[in-house]
Amino acid sequence: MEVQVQIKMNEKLFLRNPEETDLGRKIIQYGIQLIHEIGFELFNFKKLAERIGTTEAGVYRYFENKHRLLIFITAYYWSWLQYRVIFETNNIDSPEIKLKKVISLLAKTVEDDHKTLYVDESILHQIIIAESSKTYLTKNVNEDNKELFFKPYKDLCSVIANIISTYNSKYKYPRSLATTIIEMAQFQIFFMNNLPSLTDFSKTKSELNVVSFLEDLVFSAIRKK
Amino acid sequence: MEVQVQIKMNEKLFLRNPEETDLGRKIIQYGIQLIHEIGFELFNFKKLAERIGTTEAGVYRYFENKHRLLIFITAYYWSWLQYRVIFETNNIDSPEIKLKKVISLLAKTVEDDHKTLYVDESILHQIIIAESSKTYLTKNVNEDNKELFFKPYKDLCSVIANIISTYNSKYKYPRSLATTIIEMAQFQIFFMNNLPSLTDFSKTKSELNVVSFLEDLVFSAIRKK
DNA sequence: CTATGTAGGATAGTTCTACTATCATAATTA
DNA sequence: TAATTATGATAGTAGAACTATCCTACATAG
Repeated sequence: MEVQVQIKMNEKLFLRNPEETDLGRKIIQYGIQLIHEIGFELFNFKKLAERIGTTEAGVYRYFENKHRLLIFITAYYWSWLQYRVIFETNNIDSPEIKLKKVISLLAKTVEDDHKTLYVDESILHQIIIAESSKTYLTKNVNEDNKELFFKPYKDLCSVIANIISTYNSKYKYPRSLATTIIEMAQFQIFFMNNLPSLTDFSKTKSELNVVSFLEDLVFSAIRKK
Repeated sequence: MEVQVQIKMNEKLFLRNPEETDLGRKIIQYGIQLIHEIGFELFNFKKLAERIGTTEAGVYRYFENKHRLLIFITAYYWSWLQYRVIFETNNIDSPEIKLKKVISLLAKTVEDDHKTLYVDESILHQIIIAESSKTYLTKNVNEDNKELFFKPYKDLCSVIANIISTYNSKYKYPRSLATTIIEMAQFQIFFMNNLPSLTDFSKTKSELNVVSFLEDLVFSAIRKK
């Protein structure tokens, strides 16, 4: 059985739906590739157009600017991750096992999910680590937030916070702990690979260490006292 | 008694030492102000020059580009914070009290330190929250790291990690926990003010909540079991 | 079979950003 | 007094970040 997952994206993120046309899908596919290669600062629509074999104006027909494209890509990633979290924790009763699954999904490099056709999730994960906080660390957060651009991230946070509360309903900071897990999964991997002395994983450089650290952190915090 | 604190900065961060001249100090002072006002993305040397009453070329004599200026400013902040941490935890034996001091210093809005003449640390803290991760989330991390641009951050991390290890020498992740405290002090404040549903502090919006959250998180993690 | 709409290629142009270069001058220091 | 340094004044360039216009191929609706 071949299943395809379609993620419904916020329509205000684009001018024309990139998932409906060939060029649109190329913009997503090669956009991810190019941002990964040269980083978001050096990335622009002219370079992307060259890579795809279209024109700059062609890309602008789909996205207002590169910042919107980055938000689109990260929103896609968080939606997809939430789907995986719900899928993988389905039918599991123990909130402990659920939380471990979540941490694992957050911190381990994913393999390309072939259920999604033109998105390579393993590269996407790398982009999320290095670029995703740039989506909201701007003077535009409030307006972008009003447009619900960060809803997928918030929804994922909610899902995780709910598992935390199921584990221990008395724990006072389920949401803040959820964002801590999400953000630290990314930051610890980034630090491990780029500024290793900021972590305790410089020897092995394995994501499994990040998983252990996060599990220890989370379960110490929410253990019933 | 009037004391002045001078922080020795990495010389590779600037072309001409901004702390030695009038114009240089203005670049720092008004640079901080302007980045705070319009955000790092919209900030540029032309606008800064206008604000100061000099020319664009004048600013470029001190800093290669705006990214270097941001690194300078954040390096300054972390150095100053490390100084405060060491000063405020001096003569305290209890690592527990030390850690609480650290968390408090990290998460509470500082008042302007008048020991530093032209730097307004209360504004600086706001910049750190919204802009500091942009210093290392680039394709240049490795080179910038080789130039020791992130040393002040790493040193602060070491100081905190040492306190953690003094509290519990068996705890396996002192450095990662230290970066978690530092980063989460910033992110939780940012989220609280801009994307409040990602935190548990949307009602009160007080930094004291962040302090409580971090204390709970840290001491749960390092408590001897 | 024609009219209409849509996707997208081709080209050009604008304003702003991120610099670099040169020259002149005032103040400082040797 | 000469040399150095700081900085002001001015100009110029390459690239980024768009916007606009025109044209054509193709699908589809009537």
